[in-house]
Amino acid sequence: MGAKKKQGRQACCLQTMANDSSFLFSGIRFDRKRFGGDIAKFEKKESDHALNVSSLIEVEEVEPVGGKASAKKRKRKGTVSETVDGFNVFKKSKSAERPPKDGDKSVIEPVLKKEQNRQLERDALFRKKHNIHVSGYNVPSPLQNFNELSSRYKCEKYLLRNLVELGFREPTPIQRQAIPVLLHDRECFACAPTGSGKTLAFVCPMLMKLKDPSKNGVRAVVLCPTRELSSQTYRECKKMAKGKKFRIKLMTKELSRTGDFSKFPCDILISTPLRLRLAIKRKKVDLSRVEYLVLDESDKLFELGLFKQIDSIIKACSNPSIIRSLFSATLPDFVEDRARELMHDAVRVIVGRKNMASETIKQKLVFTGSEEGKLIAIRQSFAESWNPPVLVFVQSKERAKELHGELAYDNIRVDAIHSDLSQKEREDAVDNFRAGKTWVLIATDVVARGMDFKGVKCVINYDFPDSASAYIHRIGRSGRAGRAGEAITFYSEDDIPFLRNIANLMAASGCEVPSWLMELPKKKWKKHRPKRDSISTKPKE
DNA sequence: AAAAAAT
Repeated sequence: MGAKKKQGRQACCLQTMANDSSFLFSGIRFDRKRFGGDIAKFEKKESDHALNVSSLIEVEEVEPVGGKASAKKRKRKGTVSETVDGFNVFKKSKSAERPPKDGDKSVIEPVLKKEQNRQLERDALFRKKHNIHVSGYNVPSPLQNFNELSSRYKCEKYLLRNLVELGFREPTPIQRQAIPVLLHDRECFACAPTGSGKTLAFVCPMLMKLKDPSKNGVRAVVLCPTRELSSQTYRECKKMAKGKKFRIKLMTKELSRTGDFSKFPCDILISTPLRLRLAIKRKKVDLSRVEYLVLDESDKLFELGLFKQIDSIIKACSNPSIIRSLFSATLPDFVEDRARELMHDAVRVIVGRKNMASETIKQKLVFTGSEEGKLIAIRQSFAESWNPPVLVFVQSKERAKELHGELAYDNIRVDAIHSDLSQKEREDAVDNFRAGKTWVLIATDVVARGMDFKGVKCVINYDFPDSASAYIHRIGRSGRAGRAGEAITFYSEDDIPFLRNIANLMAASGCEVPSWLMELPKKKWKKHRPKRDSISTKPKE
């Protein structure tokens, strides 16, 4: 009995590994005699899904390396850490722990088997071509094009029409893989660079899954870390749903206070965590029928402080068949750990490498000596290459106000955004920046994530970012959708200890980094960032 | 450590 259990688990591991493209070609020995029963059972189950091809069978076919060698190989190969991580995901996953039982002795048709193998091989090559890394058991084939949405998944006309009208021609890598995963009702955590189309990757399957508007209460929830981002996601969502009468609602202050969702039918609800939690507490919204939950910028949402709120929302979504998904450009290990506790049978989709800056951004470092030097440097930078609209990030609200005051005298249209402003002022700041009325927007990290300011060509980190992920997200406001972007990061004496972290990111995303930088000692981000001198040059009274 | 997230 015990032996049988062990066999099963082993089969399961192999399967997980075989799903990763790197494993398909590195080869794993699979003892068909021992696990034959398992395979047969899997194959039978999978034949119900026309598009899901069992990977177990594949394993036997590609078999040049000895069984023990495969473990060693795993340690050596570059892509491996991901695979090993991915494997761990399923070690904890309950359904993956439940391997098929012995006993089914049915024989598989050799022809079918061959075809399945070919499909798997095609998928692996295709993923490799688009730099998509997956782990998880039985990952659905990636999309070749958007037309497959209708040929494979019977997507309705309105959605295809909207895709064309909005200018989506070719799916991006994250869309190619995450959309089929979600359409197969699989939970998913996805990591892809900034500006690579993550929003569409979860909105599109969401609309397809919901099919039609209904009066069954809230059926889909999207959570975002800031109001600006939720309102942006709301707009994208409405654009994609054009032609269908879905009731899509943005959780505004008003709605969270007085809105009674049992009275307004609502299919899709987009909110920040606290507002939604407030509505739940006041029993204004019932999430027990939610079929689809998206945590956008999930690593931010999983940060301490926000996590507690998320947790209560996740619990309120009590529908057992709910499909949850996590999206972000950065996916630290602690988020994956928490995600594992949360999700079952999830597929992990990574485009490029985890926690990487977008490769379309030209990144520069500028030494400014002291705080005062920064003000000179930013003016100089404007004089040298005036490339508006420019987004300037500072460390705190106070500093945003100060810098705003300084630059306001310079005859440039400058504005600031931070959380001390009223909702209206924040909205106006974003709208004016988008409309080109504001040339330079000074911001705290409130708009560092997810915001899509299409025209932004240049991001200036006036204050050094607080973390690698803050850097990645900030500079990711430029260079979106494959366009070129520029990022300039100022650093003063005080920032030098943390410079190496940024240098590494720059080098990893293909930017030239002076060699002395790479020789700096490695140092972890400090909790206590240096206290910065005031920006203001005006004499103090 | 700051920012954001409710009123």
